[in-house]
Amino acid sequence: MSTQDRLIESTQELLWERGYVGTSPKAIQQHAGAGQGSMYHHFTGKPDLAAAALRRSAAQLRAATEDLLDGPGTAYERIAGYLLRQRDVMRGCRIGRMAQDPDVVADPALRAPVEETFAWLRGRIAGIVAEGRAAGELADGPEPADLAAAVVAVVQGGYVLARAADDPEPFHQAVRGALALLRTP
Amino acid sequence: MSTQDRLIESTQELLWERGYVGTSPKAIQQHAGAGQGSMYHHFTGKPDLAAAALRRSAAQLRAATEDLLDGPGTAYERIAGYLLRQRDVMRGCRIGRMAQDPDVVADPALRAPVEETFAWLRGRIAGIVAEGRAAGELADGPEPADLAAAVVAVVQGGYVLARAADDPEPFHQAVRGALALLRTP
DNA sequence: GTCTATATTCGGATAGAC
DNA sequence: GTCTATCCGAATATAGAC
Repeated sequence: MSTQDRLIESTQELLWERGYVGTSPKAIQQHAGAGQGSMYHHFTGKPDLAAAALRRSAAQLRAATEDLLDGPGTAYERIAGYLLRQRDVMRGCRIGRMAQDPDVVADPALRAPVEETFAWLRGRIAGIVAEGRAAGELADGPEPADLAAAVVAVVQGGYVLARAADDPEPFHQAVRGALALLRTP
Repeated sequence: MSTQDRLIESTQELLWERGYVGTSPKAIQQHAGAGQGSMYHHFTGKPDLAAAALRRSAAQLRAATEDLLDGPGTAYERIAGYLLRQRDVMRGCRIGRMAQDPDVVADPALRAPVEETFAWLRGRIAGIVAEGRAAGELADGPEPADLAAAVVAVVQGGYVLARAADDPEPFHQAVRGALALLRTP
């Protein structure tokens, strides 16, 4: 793997773990085994490198989630597949985490991958809800967009509850609660 | 207001806006109009001051929420009251935000107010669900604890979606979605 | 492309005068 | 209680040699 790739990958890791403010160029260089000159040769600075890392994380997350949501099964099964997907609950979402950082939200180049990821995800799930209703698999209920936002929010909020409790259980509770409600109608 | 109080209040503000890593002692002193000597006289350092600020934020948040949840109305109405409560959506939750910060989660004195707030909130909402079912106001469904976790997660996750989109609308969508599901059975 | 040297400001705190 | 002085390392780069 090239030095450039190692820098990006290290930044992905550190952004996930420590956030944008908490991630220093020096820490990235050490994690990547690269010198300063190397980093500043390939990237103009921390924001540039972080933007590359976030774009890559967003692309990876989307590709993996697309596989899940485009798979076989009823609308309910595919949404349940998303909610029940294997996750490292205590680490949380490497994209959703960035939404808390004011420096990320304030920089369009940093916020764009975050915004696009969630816009896509909410839209995709809303589409599945609409398909499921058209096919008679899902009962009528809230607007597809509202339901989709609730589903995604349960996951993102579930991470908050789990980290607050220092225990993954509240995440799983929230998912079970959401699934039961989706199933009821 | 005493200098000590101004320091705590300034820290509450800055923690909410910038997080723990993003909040420096100097920024707190300037916001509070206090000198360094003053701050280090009243508190042993940044962690000590942050702990005091978080305890106060947790107490305030809990008192305000208690008012809402203990009010009159059916179980559904009180939970809806919590979900629909007036909020500054783009600022997010000053307690939930802290769960993302590894330095907060790693320090028991800092994590305790966060953990306790959510433990109380989930428990209180679960209790309302149980009461509502006993009174025949709410249909059967998921475990009260699961439903409560989902409700709280929708709010915390709704903030993430809103900040990612730079628009409060996804928060409101998620709340509408959750309310519609709560209502259906 | 990568290395080392250098620069500036900030973060987080201690010491001691008033 | 508050102020000023001082300290040391980290954060975020730039410059120029190899």
